[in-house]
Amino acid sequence: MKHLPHKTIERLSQYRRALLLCHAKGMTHIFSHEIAIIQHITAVQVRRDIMLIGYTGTLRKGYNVKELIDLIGQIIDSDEGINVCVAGIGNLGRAITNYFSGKRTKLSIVAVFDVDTNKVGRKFHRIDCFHIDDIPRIVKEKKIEIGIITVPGEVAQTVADILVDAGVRGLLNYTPKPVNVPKEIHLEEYDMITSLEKVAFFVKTHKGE
Amino acid sequence: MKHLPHKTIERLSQYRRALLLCHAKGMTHIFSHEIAIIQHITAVQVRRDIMLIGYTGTLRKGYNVKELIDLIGQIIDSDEGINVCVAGIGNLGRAITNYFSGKRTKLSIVAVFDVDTNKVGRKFHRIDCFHIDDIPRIVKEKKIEIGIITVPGEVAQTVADILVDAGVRGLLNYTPKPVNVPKEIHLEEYDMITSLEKVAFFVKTHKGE
DNA sequence: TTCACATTGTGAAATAATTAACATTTTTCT
DNA sequence: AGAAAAATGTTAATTATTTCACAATGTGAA
Repeated sequence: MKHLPHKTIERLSQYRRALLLCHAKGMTHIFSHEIAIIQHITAVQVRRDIMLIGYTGTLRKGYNVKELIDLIGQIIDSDEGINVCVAGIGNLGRAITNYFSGKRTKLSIVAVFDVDTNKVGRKFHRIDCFHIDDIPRIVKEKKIEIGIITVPGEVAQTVADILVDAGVRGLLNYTPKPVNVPKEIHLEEYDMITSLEKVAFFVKTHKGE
Repeated sequence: MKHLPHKTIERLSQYRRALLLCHAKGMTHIFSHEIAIIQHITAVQVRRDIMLIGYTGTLRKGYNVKELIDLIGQIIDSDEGINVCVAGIGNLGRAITNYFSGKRTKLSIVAVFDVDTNKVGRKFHRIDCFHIDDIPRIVKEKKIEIGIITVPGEVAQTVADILVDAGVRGLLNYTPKPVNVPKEIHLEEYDMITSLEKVAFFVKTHKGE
């Protein structure tokens, strides 16, 4: 397989979640337009994404739900699984840890970090909380490959640097402050304030239509 | 002004935040490449975005920080300000409420909603918490135009429907479940699980390079 | 069997976003 | 004064993404 577009990767992740629900309900097959409605996108886009990963549905019956789930898994999951850590266990860090606790088998949050001595040593959703200073040691010990940054914005860069030095290869930054990392580190920035300002802009813009 | 690209709107929001910090530090002017480094994008892109909103910098001195902040405000803010509510005051809802409490003048979170009777009646970051059933009344009373959905995924659609019926015109959905809304409602979906799976994919893909 | 239909798969066209290239302008240096 | 340097502003080219349009094909009804 050549290069899958970023947008396709995102949608595949979403298709899989939708398909897992369908599978749980006992559906064996699904049409492109059914997936499209769930994701509120077009059926063509669904078909094209599925085409890109080389899967082929059955005419008149659509796609085999189970097969498609498995294939998406082969594409986006690692065989061995990936260990993840969360730096900053405030509300946001807890929300994310909570989302993942127990669920995904291929992506596991195996450590959380904070500076607050009331938190260090405790468990959050069954995951041990260590001090930020222990990042280098724990990342190596637990073979952590991805770091999620949920600390206050002011220290986002500092924590990002520590994580990169410790050896993670991907970072997800949920703070409003962009961070700089070496280009070989995959970085996703995920800024909630921007998303709200964007909605506000379009709400304003469409006023009176 | 014709149509600003979605991506430009997002970046303008981010430029403004960066510029506010620069302004606080006493900088009066800034070059496109300085903004670019902060946001880790290219200087051309910064200049193009600024061109699109019709602002013009001074050659050799760059852009006037204060003027640019104000102009971006004129573009993306509403004159009167916009009232926002948060539905679901778990960890994620609290994280978002916390981000906004006090900060932005044009966007104010004026109510939060939950079903938990231990939460209803309390305040979160100085904002009253009401029962989900009160959404129709409170949205009208407080002239709320945007709803942020941070309830569990299973009830995301239900809550979205209530908010839309109550009269909000924009929705921000932070649950992993896509929701359907009438096309006149501006919807942004913001899926954390997808973002993590995307990082994992690229980490896997670039293994051994 | 034959027809109508629903559905997939995909090349080609259209649209959106980014990047390159460069003319222009102001400042500074000599 | 003239040349060099450092920026901006903008057109054009490129790349990425989405949508259109339609051929192909299996299914069920007549």
